[in-house]
Amino acid sequence: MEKAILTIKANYDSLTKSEKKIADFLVENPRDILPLYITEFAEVCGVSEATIVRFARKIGFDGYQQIKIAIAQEHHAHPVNENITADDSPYDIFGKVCDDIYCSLEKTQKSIDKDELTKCCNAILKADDIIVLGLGNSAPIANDASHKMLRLGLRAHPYTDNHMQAIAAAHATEKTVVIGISHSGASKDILDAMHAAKLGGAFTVSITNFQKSPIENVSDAVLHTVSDETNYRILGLSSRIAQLAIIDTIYSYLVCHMEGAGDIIAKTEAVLASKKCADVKKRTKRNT
Amino acid sequence: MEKAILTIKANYDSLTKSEKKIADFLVENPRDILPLYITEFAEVCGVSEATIVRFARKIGFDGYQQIKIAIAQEHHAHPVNENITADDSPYDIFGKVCDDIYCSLEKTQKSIDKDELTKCCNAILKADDIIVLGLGNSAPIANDASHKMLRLGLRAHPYTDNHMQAIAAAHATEKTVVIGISHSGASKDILDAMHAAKLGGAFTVSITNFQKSPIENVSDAVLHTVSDETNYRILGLSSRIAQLAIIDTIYSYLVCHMEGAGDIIAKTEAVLASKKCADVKKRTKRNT
DNA sequence: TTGATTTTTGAAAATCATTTTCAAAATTAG
DNA sequence: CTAATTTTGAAAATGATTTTCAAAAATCAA
Repeated sequence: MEKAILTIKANYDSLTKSEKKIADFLVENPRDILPLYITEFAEVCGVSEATIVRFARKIGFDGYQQIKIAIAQEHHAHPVNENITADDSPYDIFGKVCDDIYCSLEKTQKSIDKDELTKCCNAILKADDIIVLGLGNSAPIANDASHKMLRLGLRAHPYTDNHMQAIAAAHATEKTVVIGISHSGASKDILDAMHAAKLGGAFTVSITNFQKSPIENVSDAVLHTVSDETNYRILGLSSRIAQLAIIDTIYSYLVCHMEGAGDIIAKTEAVLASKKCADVKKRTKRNT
Repeated sequence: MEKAILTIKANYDSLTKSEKKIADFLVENPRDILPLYITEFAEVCGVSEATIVRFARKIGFDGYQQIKIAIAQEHHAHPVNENITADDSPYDIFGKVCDDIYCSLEKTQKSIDKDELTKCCNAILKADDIIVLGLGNSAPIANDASHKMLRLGLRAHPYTDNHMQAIAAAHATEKTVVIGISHSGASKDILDAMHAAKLGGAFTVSITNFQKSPIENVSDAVLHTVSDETNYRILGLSSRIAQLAIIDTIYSYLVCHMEGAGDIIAKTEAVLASKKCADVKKRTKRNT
């Protein structure tokens, strides 16, 4: 993703002054090149056409057309906020739901803090036990997260009941990582539990959709999702997907960095095989 | 999404014979136009350049370049199967996870059966009660689905315990819709429960990732997700997102077609407001 | 600093892609 | 079957892109 723009950034230092003008423009407003002819684009950048062609070649494209096509492919405009109406067929709705998800993931990718993410992954990797908290809409996310970690043999537990959350948090130690999932970042019970866990010395991580929400005060690392749901779609449909993408990221990181992850996964798969129909066991080792 | 190609399909009948040649080519292999000059494209389609320009205008573009840019934006190539390695930073992994999700959603959108989806939405809309079944990896999805429906005031219940599933299914009636979620489509307990529910006369829906899996034999409607996870990523990371997209589609459809959905949602929001921190209640009515 | 060398740059020319024109071919209507 | 209309592509015209080349700028050596 973003191959052309990434290449431009990667080779930025080897560019000449005029070429940097072009690079700056493209990195800032990649989409603006799309409707322009080379002549117009040259004028906008304040360089000659020849320089643009040389620039395109340097970045690895055949010419102006090719770089434009590449940028068009990377910076496809996903229709934003196309509201779902009663006239839409279920299939139409599916398309719009997907568009919302694309939108949300792209924005989350742009805004997520790389260092917080890294901090978080490493804390989990080193933790003795992991507590995942979520209520209501976020409860399934908490379950999903801990389920994945459990499959890797980690001591991960979901708590989706505010009493249990309080109890679990009260017994957290310095070796505990607590992951609090809250779309609004303001669920009282989650905040209380996170606070209690911090008192016990735990490392606390929050996954939330709102900047400067109360949960940040009790979090050692904050992972922000971004989504702009409108109207009745207040349920955080697409922000929830972004939360899952974060969970998957952590899971994948763990798989890559845990010793013997392959064997552990195989073990999990093996015990689950007996839960499936006989004729399918052979066909696939995939589960549930 | 897919605006250009959609417009082509919509106006197909008003196209001339030569123009249809172009339309056919584009609908079949939209991406193939990208590296071609109008001359080459004309040859590939077996028409003259003039016809192509006329075609572009007819569809609503200024010319060949513009239609090409539009198609490039729609048919962006998301990198497929870029494997995650130990060298990737968590941020890199996030990008790859997102790519997998894009891929999976696009493929699911292409392959999902519109009629099954519609059948399914309408059955749920008319149901007296809805039972959602999932185990392991699919349990959180089942919880999420029933949670959403519950917020709309529907009698929806998740069962993620094989005994409870059996009991719930045994009491299903003609007015019951049972939604079985299984990545492999082969979970024994889910199959048993679906079968029992069918005997009771229930309408059964399955959400699964595999074609021709056993669950289809006990399903009145089958909704297929598509994903190609590789290596250790066998856990159905991205197929699960596609499952959620289906859930969101059903939810959105229900919101649009249920009487008084707005009021019902408001009621749900109202009761949840007290679960949040005081200072946030004003800022946002969003929850959890 | 100065002059020599190399690199960078844009104006203009050359090339090539796109668009327009127009007459022939095909289709449709009468 | 003929006339009117539509569709089509070859060729011309246009104009976008690329190349060339000499001037300008930057770098280097003394």
